[in-house]
Amino acid sequence: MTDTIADRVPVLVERGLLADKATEHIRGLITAGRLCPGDRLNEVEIAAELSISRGPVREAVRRFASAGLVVSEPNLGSRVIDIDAAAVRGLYEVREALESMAARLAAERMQSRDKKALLEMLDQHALAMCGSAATDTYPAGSSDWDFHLAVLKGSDNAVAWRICGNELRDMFSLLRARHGRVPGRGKVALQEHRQVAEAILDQDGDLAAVLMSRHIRNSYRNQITLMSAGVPEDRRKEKI
Amino acid sequence: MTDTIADRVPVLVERGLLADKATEHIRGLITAGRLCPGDRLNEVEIAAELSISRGPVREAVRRFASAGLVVSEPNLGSRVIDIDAAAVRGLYEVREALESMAARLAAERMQSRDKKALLEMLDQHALAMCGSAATDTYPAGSSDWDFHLAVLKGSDNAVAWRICGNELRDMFSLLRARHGRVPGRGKVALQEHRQVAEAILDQDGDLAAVLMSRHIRNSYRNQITLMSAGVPEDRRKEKI
DNA sequence: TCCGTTCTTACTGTTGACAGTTAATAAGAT
DNA sequence: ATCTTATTAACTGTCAACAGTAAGAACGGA
Repeated sequence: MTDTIADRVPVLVERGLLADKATEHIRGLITAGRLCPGDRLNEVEIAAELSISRGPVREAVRRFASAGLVVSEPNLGSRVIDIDAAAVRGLYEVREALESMAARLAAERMQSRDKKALLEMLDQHALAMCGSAATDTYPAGSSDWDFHLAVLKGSDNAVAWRICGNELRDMFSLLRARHGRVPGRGKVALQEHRQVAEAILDQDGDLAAVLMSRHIRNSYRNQITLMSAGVPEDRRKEKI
Repeated sequence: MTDTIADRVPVLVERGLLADKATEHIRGLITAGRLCPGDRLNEVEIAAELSISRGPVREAVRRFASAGLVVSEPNLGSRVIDIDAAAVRGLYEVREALESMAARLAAERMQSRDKKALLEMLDQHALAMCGSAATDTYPAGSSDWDFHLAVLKGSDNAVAWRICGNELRDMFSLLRARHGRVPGRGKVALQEHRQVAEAILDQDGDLAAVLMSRHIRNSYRNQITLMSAGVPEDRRKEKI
Protein backbone atom coordinates (compact mmCIF):
# COMPACT_ATOMS: atom_id res chain seq x y z
CA MET A 1 0.00 0.00 0.00
CA THR A 2 1.51 3.28 -1.08
CA ASP A 3 1.62 6.14 1.34
CA THR A 4 -1.06 8.72 1.05
CA ILE A 5 -1.08 12.42 1.74
CA ALA A 6 -2.34 11.64 5.21
CA ASP A 7 0.82 9.66 5.93
CA ARG A 8 3.16 12.34 4.73
CA VAL A 9 1.42 15.32 6.29
CA PRO A 10 0.08 13.99 9.57
CA VAL A 11 -0.40 17.47 10.95
CA LEU A 12 -3.18 18.08 8.50
CA VAL A 13 -5.21 15.12 9.71
CA GLU A 14 -5.27 16.38 13.28
CA ARG A 15 -8.98 16.37 13.20
CA GLY A 16 -9.93 15.10 16.60
CA LEU A 17 -12.51 17.11 18.44
CA LEU A 18 -11.25 20.44 19.66
CA ALA A 19 -12.86 19.78 23.02
CA ASP A 20 -10.55 16.78 23.45
CA LYS A 21 -7.61 18.93 22.50
CA ALA A 22 -8.63 21.51 25.06
CA THR A 23 -9.13 18.80 27.68
CA GLU A 24 -5.62 17.48 27.16
CA HIS A 25 -4.26 21.00 27.28
CA ILE A 26 -5.91 21.73 30.60
CA ARG A 27 -4.85 18.35 31.94
CA GLY A 28 -1.32 19.22 30.96
CA LEU A 29 -1.58 22.49 32.83
CA ILE A 30 -2.69 20.59 35.91
CA THR A 31 -0.07 17.85 35.83
CA ALA A 32 2.63 20.42 35.16
CA GLY A 33 1.58 22.28 38.27
CA ARG A 34 0.81 25.44 36.33
CA LEU A 35 -2.77 25.31 37.54
CA CYS A 36 -2.89 25.55 41.30
CA PRO A 37 -5.85 25.32 43.66
CA GLY A 38 -7.86 28.50 43.58
CA ASP A 39 -6.71 29.46 40.11
CA ARG A 40 -9.42 30.44 37.70
CA LEU A 41 -9.81 28.78 34.34
CA ASN A 42 -10.20 31.69 31.98
CA GLU A 43 -12.07 30.47 28.94
CA VAL A 44 -10.91 33.18 26.57
CA GLU A 45 -7.34 32.84 27.72
CA ILE A 46 -7.23 29.08 27.19
CA ALA A 47 -9.01 29.47 23.87
CA ALA A 48 -6.41 31.99 22.77
CA GLU A 49 -3.57 29.68 23.77
CA LEU A 50 -4.99 27.00 21.50
CA SER A 51 -6.18 29.39 18.81
CA ILE A 52 -9.68 27.99 19.00
CA SER A 53 -13.07 29.28 20.00
CA ARG A 54 -14.53 29.39 23.49
CA GLY A 55 -17.03 26.63 22.82
CA PRO A 56 -14.75 23.59 22.97
CA VAL A 57 -12.79 25.14 25.82
CA ARG A 58 -15.96 25.63 27.77
CA GLU A 59 -16.87 22.01 27.18
CA ALA A 60 -13.48 20.85 28.43
CA VAL A 61 -13.76 22.97 31.55
CA ARG A 62 -17.17 21.54 32.32
CA ARG A 63 -15.75 18.04 31.97
CA PHE A 64 -13.34 18.75 34.77
CA ALA A 65 -16.20 20.25 36.71
CA SER A 66 -18.12 17.00 36.34
CA ALA A 67 -15.08 15.14 37.61
CA GLY A 68 -15.02 17.43 40.62
CA LEU A 69 -11.62 18.85 39.77
CA VAL A 70 -12.93 22.37 39.45
CA VAL A 71 -15.94 24.08 40.93
CA SER A 72 -18.06 26.30 38.77
CA GLU A 73 -20.18 29.12 40.07
CA PRO A 74 -22.64 30.84 37.75
CA ASN A 75 -21.21 33.97 36.18
CA LEU A 76 -18.10 33.61 38.28
CA GLY A 77 -16.23 30.98 36.34
CA SER A 78 -14.44 27.80 37.35
CA ARG A 79 -11.57 27.53 39.77
CA VAL A 80 -9.38 24.59 40.67
CA ILE A 81 -10.41 22.97 43.92
CA ASP A 82 -8.27 23.12 46.99
CA ILE A 83 -7.32 19.60 48.03
CA ASP A 84 -7.15 19.86 51.78
CA ALA A 85 -6.58 17.06 54.25
CA ALA A 86 -10.25 16.04 54.29
CA ALA A 87 -10.35 15.81 50.50
CA VAL A 88 -7.22 13.64 50.44
CA ARG A 89 -8.74 11.35 53.02
CA GLY A 90 -11.94 11.04 51.00
CA LEU A 91 -10.01 10.36 47.83
CA TYR A 92 -8.02 7.53 49.36
CA GLU A 93 -11.09 6.08 51.02
CA VAL A 94 -12.90 5.80 47.72
CA ARG A 95 -9.84 4.36 46.05
CA GLU A 96 -9.48 1.78 48.80
CA ALA A 97 -13.10 0.74 48.49
CA LEU A 98 -13.15 0.53 44.72
CA GLU A 99 -9.74 -0.93 44.08
CA SER A 100 -9.93 -3.58 46.78
CA MET A 101 -13.20 -4.65 45.21
CA ALA A 102 -11.50 -4.59 41.82
CA ALA A 103 -8.67 -6.75 43.10
CA ARG A 104 -11.15 -9.31 44.41
CA LEU A 105 -13.02 -9.40 41.12
CA ALA A 106 -9.82 -9.48 39.08
CA ALA A 107 -8.73 -12.57 40.97
CA GLU A 108 -11.95 -14.26 39.95
CA ARG A 109 -12.36 -13.01 36.40
CA MET A 110 -9.00 -12.23 34.86
CA GLN A 111 -7.73 -14.41 32.06
CA SER A 112 -4.60 -16.32 32.99
CA ARG A 113 -2.86 -14.69 30.05
CA ASP A 114 -3.60 -11.23 31.42
CA LYS A 115 -2.49 -12.31 34.87
CA LYS A 116 0.90 -13.23 33.50
CA ALA A 117 1.04 -9.87 31.74
CA LEU A 118 0.40 -8.29 35.12
CA LEU A 119 3.47 -9.96 36.61
CA GLU A 120 5.56 -9.06 33.60
CA MET A 121 4.53 -5.46 34.02
CA LEU A 122 5.89 -5.54 37.55
CA ASP A 123 9.16 -7.02 36.29
CA GLN A 124 9.48 -4.11 33.93
CA HIS A 125 8.78 -1.71 36.74
CA ALA A 126 11.55 -3.33 38.75
CA LEU A 127 13.93 -2.97 35.83
CA ALA A 128 12.99 0.66 35.36
CA MET A 129 13.64 1.32 39.03
CA CYS A 130 17.07 -0.29 38.99
CA GLY A 131 18.03 1.50 35.81
CA SER A 132 17.05 4.95 36.94
CA ALA A 133 19.18 7.07 39.22
CA ALA A 134 16.60 7.25 41.96
CA THR A 135 15.98 3.64 42.83
CA ASP A 136 13.69 4.47 45.66
CA THR A 137 10.88 6.07 43.69
CA TYR A 138 8.51 4.49 41.26
CA PRO A 139 9.43 5.31 37.65
CA ALA A 140 8.16 8.66 36.51
CA GLY A 141 5.05 9.17 34.48
CA SER A 142 2.08 7.02 35.30
CA SER A 143 3.79 3.69 35.91
CA ASP A 144 2.36 3.42 39.37
CA TRP A 145 -1.09 3.90 37.96
CA ASP A 146 -0.41 1.34 35.26
CA PHE A 147 -0.61 -1.48 37.75
CA HIS A 148 -3.73 -0.17 39.39
CA LEU A 149 -5.38 0.39 36.03
CA ALA A 150 -4.49 -3.13 34.96
CA VAL A 151 -6.19 -4.50 38.04
CA LEU A 152 -9.18 -2.26 37.38
CA LYS A 153 -9.36 -3.53 33.85
CA GLY A 154 -9.09 -7.09 35.07
CA SER A 155 -12.09 -6.60 37.30
CA ASP A 156 -14.17 -6.18 34.15
CA ASN A 157 -16.22 -3.43 35.78
CA ALA A 158 -16.88 -0.53 33.45
CA VAL A 159 -18.17 1.80 36.16
CA ALA A 160 -15.17 1.37 38.42
CA TRP A 161 -12.93 1.71 35.41
CA ARG A 162 -14.45 5.02 34.45
CA ILE A 163 -14.38 6.42 37.97
CA CYS A 164 -10.82 5.45 38.82
CA GLY A 165 -9.36 5.74 35.36
CA ASN A 166 -10.81 9.11 34.51
CA GLU A 167 -12.01 11.13 37.45
CA LEU A 168 -9.84 9.97 40.32
CA ARG A 169 -6.80 9.87 38.10
CA ASP A 170 -7.01 13.58 37.43
CA MET A 171 -7.57 14.21 41.11
CA PHE A 172 -4.38 12.42 42.00
CA SER A 173 -2.53 14.18 39.21
CA LEU A 174 -3.48 17.44 40.84
CA LEU A 175 -2.43 16.08 44.21
CA ARG A 176 0.94 15.05 42.77
CA ALA A 177 1.45 18.42 41.13
CA ARG A 178 0.76 20.14 44.39
CA HIS A 179 2.70 18.01 46.85
CA GLY A 180 5.14 16.11 44.72
CA ARG A 181 5.64 12.39 44.66
CA VAL A 182 6.40 10.31 47.66
CA PRO A 183 10.09 9.51 48.00
CA GLY A 184 11.51 6.29 49.32
CA ARG A 185 8.43 4.20 48.81
CA GLY A 186 9.15 2.84 45.35
CA LYS A 187 10.59 -0.50 46.40
CA VAL A 188 7.97 -1.06 49.07
CA ALA A 189 5.17 -0.16 46.70
CA LEU A 190 6.53 -2.56 44.11
CA GLN A 191 6.68 -5.29 46.72
CA GLU A 192 3.07 -4.65 47.68
CA HIS A 193 2.06 -4.65 44.05
CA ARG A 194 3.69 -8.03 43.65
CA GLN A 195 1.86 -9.47 46.62
CA VAL A 196 -1.44 -8.31 45.18
CA ALA A 197 -0.58 -9.70 41.77
CA GLU A 198 0.32 -13.07 43.22
CA ALA A 199 -2.92 -13.24 45.14
CA ILE A 200 -4.75 -12.46 41.91
CA LEU A 201 -2.74 -15.15 40.17
CA ASP A 202 -3.79 -17.62 42.85
CA GLN A 203 -7.42 -16.62 42.37
CA ASP A 204 -7.50 -15.71 46.04
CA GLY A 205 -9.97 -12.84 45.87
CA ASP A 206 -10.21 -12.21 49.60
CA LEU A 207 -6.47 -11.99 50.00
CA ALA A 208 -6.10 -9.77 46.96
CA ALA A 209 -8.70 -7.41 48.35
CA VAL A 210 -7.07 -7.21 51.75
CA LEU A 211 -3.62 -6.66 50.27
CA MET A 212 -4.83 -3.97 47.91
CA SER A 213 -6.68 -2.30 50.74
CA ARG A 214 -3.55 -2.31 52.86
CA HIS A 215 -1.42 -1.08 49.98
CA ILE A 216 -3.61 1.95 49.38
CA ARG A 217 -3.81 2.65 53.08
CA ASN A 218 -0.02 2.63 53.29
CA SER A 219 0.12 4.96 50.35
CA TYR A 220 -2.29 7.27 52.11
CA ARG A 221 -0.26 7.24 55.29
CA ASN A 222 2.80 8.15 53.31
CA GLN A 223 0.95 10.95 51.57
CA ILE A 224 -0.23 12.65 54.72
CA THR A 225 3.22 12.57 56.28
CA LEU A 226 4.48 14.17 53.09
CA MET A 227 1.78 16.81 53.26
CA SER A 228 2.31 17.57 56.92
CA ALA A 229 5.94 18.28 56.06
CA GLY A 230 4.71 21.28 54.13
CA VAL A 231 4.46 22.35 50.55
CA PRO A 232 7.75 22.92 48.73
CA GLU A 233 8.32 26.56 48.03
CA ASP A 234 8.90 26.21 44.31
CA ARG A 235 5.57 24.48 43.90
CA ARG A 236 3.66 27.25 45.59
CA LYS A 237 2.01 29.57 43.12
CA GLU A 238 3.44 33.03 43.15
CA LYS A 239 1.12 35.99 43.24
CA ILE A 240 0.56 37.48 39.83
CA MET B 1 -41.64 43.14 54.38
CA THR B 2 -44.02 43.80 51.54
CA ASP B 3 -44.10 41.42 48.64
CA THR B 4 -42.15 42.41 45.60
CA ILE B 5 -42.73 41.76 41.95
CA ALA B 6 -40.48 38.76 42.25
CA ASP B 7 -42.86 37.22 44.78
CA ARG B 8 -45.93 37.74 42.67
CA VAL B 9 -44.45 36.76 39.35
CA PRO B 10 -42.04 33.98 40.20
CA VAL B 11 -41.88 32.84 36.63
CA LEU B 12 -39.97 35.94 35.71
CA VAL B 13 -37.16 35.22 38.12
CA GLU B 14 -36.49 31.79 36.64
CA ARG B 15 -32.94 32.76 35.96
CA GLY B 16 -31.04 29.63 36.76
CA LEU B 17 -28.65 28.47 34.11
CA LEU B 18 -30.34 27.09 31.03
CA ALA B 19 -27.96 24.17 31.08
CA ASP B 20 -29.40 23.14 34.44
CA LYS B 21 -32.88 23.49 33.05
CA ALA B 22 -31.95 21.28 30.13
CA THR B 23 -30.33 18.77 32.46
CA GLU B 24 -33.49 18.46 34.52
CA HIS B 25 -35.53 18.14 31.37
CA ILE B 26 -33.43 15.28 30.07
CA ARG B 27 -33.40 13.66 33.47
CA GLY B 28 -37.18 13.85 33.46
CA LEU B 29 -37.28 12.18 30.07
CA ILE B 30 -35.15 9.37 31.45
CA THR B 31 -37.04 8.78 34.68
CA ALA B 32 -40.32 8.92 32.80
CA GLY B 33 -39.09 6.18 30.54
CA ARG B 34 -39.48 8.32 27.44
CA LEU B 35 -35.79 7.93 26.71
CA CYS B 36 -34.95 4.30 26.14
CA PRO B 37 -31.58 2.64 25.56
CA GLY B 38 -30.39 3.27 22.04
CA ASP B 39 -32.41 6.43 21.63
CA ARG B 40 -30.54 9.40 20.29
CA LEU B 41 -30.50 12.71 22.08
CA ASN B 42 -31.26 15.18 19.34
CA GLU B 43 -29.85 18.52 20.37
CA VAL B 44 -32.04 20.66 18.15
CA GLU B 45 -35.14 18.73 19.15
CA ILE B 46 -34.51 19.12 22.88
CA ALA B 47 -33.59 22.76 22.37
CA ALA B 48 -36.86 23.34 20.54
CA GLU B 49 -38.84 21.67 23.34
CA LEU B 50 -37.36 24.12 25.81
CA SER B 51 -37.31 27.06 23.42
CA ILE B 52 -33.64 27.61 24.03
CA SER B 53 -30.49 27.41 21.99
CA ARG B 54 -28.39 24.35 21.32
CA GLY B 55 -25.54 25.49 23.54
CA PRO B 56 -27.01 24.74 26.96
CA VAL B 57 -28.62 21.57 25.64
CA ARG B 58 -25.31 20.38 24.36
CA GLU B 59 -23.76 21.05 27.74
CA ALA B 60 -26.48 19.05 29.48
CA VAL B 61 -26.03 16.13 27.13
CA ARG B 62 -22.30 16.10 27.75
CA ARG B 63 -22.95 16.02 31.48
CA PHE B 64 -24.82 12.77 31.08
CA ALA B 65 -22.03 11.56 28.87
CA SER B 66 -19.56 12.25 31.66
CA ALA B 67 -21.77 10.28 34.01
CA GLY B 68 -21.72 7.40 31.56
CA LEU B 69 -25.44 7.51 30.96
CA VAL B 70 -25.06 8.23 27.27
CA VAL B 71 -22.26 7.48 24.87
CA SER B 72 -21.17 10.14 22.43
CA GLU B 73 -19.51 9.43 19.15
CA PRO B 74 -18.01 12.25 17.14
CA ASN B 75 -20.37 13.58 14.50
CA LEU B 76 -22.84 10.84 15.35
CA GLY B 77 -24.43 12.26 18.45
CA SER B 78 -25.23 10.76 21.83
CA ARG B 79 -27.42 7.76 22.52
CA VAL B 80 -28.68 6.31 25.76
CA ILE B 81 -26.65 3.34 26.88
CA ASP B 82 -28.09 -0.13 26.93
CA ILE B 83 -27.98 -1.46 30.46
CA ASP B 84 -27.41 -5.13 29.94
CA ALA B 85 -26.80 -7.77 32.58
CA ALA B 86 -23.08 -7.02 32.78
CA ALA B 87 -23.72 -3.32 33.31
CA VAL B 88 -26.23 -4.00 36.07
CA ARG B 89 -23.73 -6.26 37.78
CA GLY B 90 -21.05 -3.60 37.57
CA LEU B 91 -23.39 -0.96 38.89
CA TYR B 92 -24.32 -2.98 41.94
CA GLU B 93 -20.72 -3.98 42.57
CA VAL B 94 -19.64 -0.37 42.74
CA ARG B 95 -22.58 0.52 44.92
CA GLU B 96 -21.75 -2.31 47.28
CA ALA B 97 -18.14 -1.24 47.55
CA LEU B 98 -18.85 2.45 48.06
CA GLU B 99 -21.91 2.24 50.26
CA SER B 100 -20.57 -0.42 52.57
CA MET B 101 -17.55 1.81 53.05
CA ALA B 102 -19.89 4.74 53.63
CA ALA B 103 -21.82 2.78 56.22
CA ARG B 104 -18.62 1.97 58.08
CA LEU B 105 -17.51 5.58 58.05
CA ALA B 106 -20.95 6.86 58.98
CA ALA B 107 -20.91 4.67 62.06
CA GLU B 108 -17.69 6.32 63.10
CA ARG B 109 -18.34 9.90 62.10
CA MET B 110 -22.03 10.68 62.16
CA GLN B 111 -23.34 13.07 64.78
CA SER B 112 -25.71 11.40 67.23
CA ARG B 113 -28.34 13.93 66.23
CA ASP B 114 -28.13 12.86 62.60
CA LYS B 115 -28.20 9.23 63.62
CA LYS B 116 -31.52 9.77 65.32
CA ALA B 117 -32.78 11.55 62.23
CA LEU B 118 -31.80 8.46 60.28
CA LEU B 119 -34.04 6.27 62.43
CA GLU B 120 -36.87 8.77 62.23
CA MET B 121 -36.60 8.71 58.48
CA LEU B 122 -37.13 4.96 58.56
CA ASP B 123 -40.17 5.42 60.78
CA GLN B 124 -41.63 7.76 58.20
CA HIS B 125 -40.91 5.24 55.48
CA ALA B 126 -42.76 2.61 57.49
CA LEU B 127 -45.72 4.93 57.87
CA ALA B 128 -45.73 5.71 54.18
CA MET B 129 -45.71 2.03 53.38
CA CYS B 130 -48.63 1.26 55.67
CA GLY B 131 -50.61 4.19 54.37
CA SER B 132 -50.22 3.41 50.72
CA ALA B 133 -52.22 0.79 48.90
CA ALA B 134 -49.22 -1.31 47.98
CA THR B 135 -47.69 -2.13 51.34
CA ASP B 136 -45.08 -4.36 49.82
CA THR B 137 -43.19 -1.73 47.84
CA TYR B 138 -41.08 1.10 49.05
CA PRO B 139 -42.89 4.44 48.72
CA ALA B 140 -42.66 5.95 45.28
CA GLY B 141 -40.25 8.64 44.30
CA SER B 142 -36.77 8.44 45.70
CA SER B 143 -37.55 7.37 49.26
CA ASP B 144 -35.40 4.30 48.94
CA TRP B 145 -32.51 6.45 47.87
CA ASP B 146 -33.15 8.84 50.73
CA PHE B 147 -31.80 6.36 53.22
CA HIS B 148 -28.79 5.51 51.14
CA LEU B 149 -28.03 9.16 50.53
CA ALA B 150 -28.33 9.88 54.24
CA VAL B 151 -25.75 7.22 54.96
CA LEU B 152 -23.55 8.60 52.22
CA LYS B 153 -23.83 12.04 53.70
CA GLY B 154 -23.05 10.67 57.13
CA SER B 155 -19.83 9.20 55.83
CA ASP B 156 -18.60 12.72 55.23
CA ASN B 157 -16.93 11.71 52.00
CA ALA B 158 -17.45 14.23 49.23
CA VAL B 159 -16.17 11.97 46.48
CA ALA B 160 -18.45 9.07 47.33
CA TRP B 161 -21.30 11.51 47.71
CA ARG B 162 -20.78 12.90 44.26
CA ILE B 163 -20.41 9.52 42.62
CA CYS B 164 -23.40 7.86 44.25
CA GLY B 165 -25.59 10.92 44.55
CA ASN B 166 -25.14 12.17 41.02
CA GLU B 167 -23.84 9.64 38.57
CA LEU B 168 -25.03 6.32 39.92
CA ARG B 169 -28.38 7.80 40.84
CA ASP B 170 -29.16 8.61 37.24
CA MET B 171 -27.99 5.19 36.22
CA PHE B 172 -30.44 3.55 38.56
CA SER B 173 -33.17 5.90 37.46
CA LEU B 174 -32.66 4.64 33.95
CA LEU B 175 -32.65 1.08 35.22
CA ARG B 176 -35.93 1.69 37.06
CA ALA B 177 -37.51 3.29 34.03
CA ARG B 178 -36.55 0.33 31.95
CA HIS B 179 -37.41 -2.58 34.21
CA GLY B 180 -39.77 -1.09 36.76
CA ARG B 181 -39.40 -1.28 40.47
CA VAL B 182 -39.04 -4.45 42.41
CA PRO B 183 -42.31 -5.60 43.95
CA GLY B 184 -42.65 -7.34 47.27
CA ARG B 185 -39.32 -6.23 48.70
CA GLY B 186 -40.45 -3.08 50.46
CA LYS B 187 -40.87 -4.53 53.93
CA VAL B 188 -37.70 -6.57 53.70
CA ALA B 189 -35.72 -3.61 52.43
CA LEU B 190 -37.01 -1.45 55.25
CA GLN B 191 -36.01 -4.13 57.73
CA GLU B 192 -32.52 -4.25 56.28
CA HIS B 193 -32.30 -0.48 56.36
CA ARG B 194 -33.19 -0.56 60.01
CA GLN B 195 -30.49 -3.10 60.80
CA VAL B 196 -27.92 -0.92 59.08
CA ALA B 197 -29.15 2.16 60.91
CA GLU B 198 -28.94 0.44 64.27
CA ALA B 199 -25.42 -0.72 63.58
CA ILE B 200 -24.54 2.86 62.72
CA LEU B 201 -26.21 4.05 65.89
CA ASP B 202 -24.11 1.57 67.86
CA GLN B 203 -20.96 2.86 66.17
CA ASP B 204 -20.33 -0.65 64.96
CA GLY B 205 -18.65 0.15 61.66
CA ASP B 206 -17.77 -3.39 60.68
CA LEU B 207 -21.30 -4.62 61.22
CA ALA B 208 -22.80 -1.66 59.37
CA ALA B 209 -20.53 -2.36 56.42
CA VAL B 210 -21.43 -6.03 56.30
CA LEU B 211 -25.14 -5.34 56.61
CA MET B 212 -25.09 -2.67 53.92
CA SER B 213 -23.11 -4.96 51.68
CA ARG B 214 -25.64 -7.73 52.19
CA HIS B 215 -28.54 -5.36 51.66
CA ILE B 216 -27.26 -4.19 48.30
CA ARG B 217 -26.46 -7.73 47.29
CA ASN B 218 -30.02 -8.77 48.09
CA SER B 219 -31.29 -5.86 46.07
CA TYR B 220 -29.14 -6.96 43.18
CA ARG B 221 -30.40 -10.53 43.39
CA ASN B 222 -33.94 -9.23 43.30
CA GLN B 223 -33.17 -7.01 40.33
CA ILE B 224 -31.77 -9.78 38.16
CA THR B 225 -34.71 -12.06 38.84
CA LEU B 226 -36.94 -9.18 37.81
CA MET B 227 -34.92 -8.65 34.66
CA SER B 228 -34.83 -12.31 33.74
CA ALA B 229 -38.63 -12.26 33.89
CA GLY B 230 -38.52 -10.00 30.87
CA VAL B 231 -39.30 -6.41 30.08
CA PRO B 232 -42.93 -5.38 30.40
CA GLU B 233 -44.51 -4.71 27.04
CA ASP B 234 -45.75 -1.24 27.82
CA ARG B 235 -42.27 -0.16 28.83
CA ARG B 236 -40.73 -1.30 25.60
CA LYS B 237 -40.16 1.54 23.20
CA GLU B 238 -42.31 1.29 20.13
CA LYS B 239 -40.71 1.79 16.75
CA ILE B 240 -41.21 5.28 15.42
C1' DT C 1 -33.49 -7.22 -9.53
C1' DC C 2 -29.28 -5.93 -7.59
C1' DC C 3 -25.25 -3.25 -6.89
C1' DG C 4 -22.61 0.94 -6.96
C1' DT C 5 -22.68 5.94 -7.27
C1' DT C 6 -24.29 10.57 -6.59
C1' DC C 7 -27.26 13.65 -4.16
C1' DT C 8 -29.83 15.14 -0.46
C1' DT C 9 -30.75 15.75 4.22
C1' DA C 10 -30.24 16.09 8.98
C1' DC C 11 -27.36 16.27 12.41
C1' DT C 12 -23.15 17.65 15.06
C1' DG C 13 -18.81 20.69 15.60
C1' DT C 14 -17.30 25.28 15.64
C1' DT C 15 -17.34 30.08 15.46
C1' DG C 16 -18.06 35.07 16.40
C1' DA C 17 -21.12 38.24 18.30
C1' DC C 18 -24.22 39.95 21.82
C1' DA C 19 -26.28 40.23 26.47
C1' DG C 20 -25.98 40.03 31.40
C1' DT C 21 -23.41 39.90 35.56
C1' DT C 22 -19.76 40.58 38.78
C1' DA C 23 -15.87 42.95 40.53
C1' DA C 24 -12.76 46.48 40.51
C1' DT C 25 -11.92 51.39 39.66
C1' DA C 26 -12.86 56.20 39.61
C1' DA C 27 -15.55 60.04 40.90
C1' DG C 28 -18.14 62.55 44.21
C1' DA C 29 -20.24 63.91 48.72
C1' DT C 30 -19.82 64.27 53.66
C1' DA D 1 -9.77 60.92 54.69
C1' DT D 2 -13.74 57.84 54.24
C1' DC D 3 -17.80 56.13 52.71
C1' DT D 4 -21.02 55.94 48.93
C1' DT D 5 -22.15 55.96 44.28
C1' DA D 6 -21.22 55.74 39.01
C1' DT D 7 -18.38 53.92 35.61
C1' DT D 8 -15.64 50.88 33.47
C1' DA D 9 -13.66 46.44 32.40
C1' DA D 10 -13.54 41.58 32.09
C1' DC D 11 -15.66 37.57 32.17
C1' DT D 12 -19.37 34.16 31.60
C1' DG D 13 -24.01 32.75 29.51
C1' DT D 14 -26.53 32.50 25.36
C1' DC D 15 -27.55 32.72 20.68
C1' DA D 16 -27.75 32.26 15.59
C1' DA D 17 -25.22 31.12 11.68
C1' DC D 18 -21.73 28.48 9.14
C1' DA D 19 -19.01 24.34 8.06
C1' DG D 20 -18.30 19.52 7.94
C1' DT D 21 -19.69 14.84 8.34
C1' DA D 22 -22.36 10.54 8.11
C1' DA D 23 -26.40 8.16 6.95
C1' DG D 24 -30.03 7.48 3.93
C1' DA D 25 -32.55 8.50 -0.69
C1' DA D 26 -32.62 8.82 -5.44
C1' DC D 27 -30.54 7.44 -9.53
C1' DG D 28 -28.37 4.79 -13.11
C1' DG D 29 -26.00 0.72 -15.07
C1' DA D 30 -25.32 -4.17 -15.16
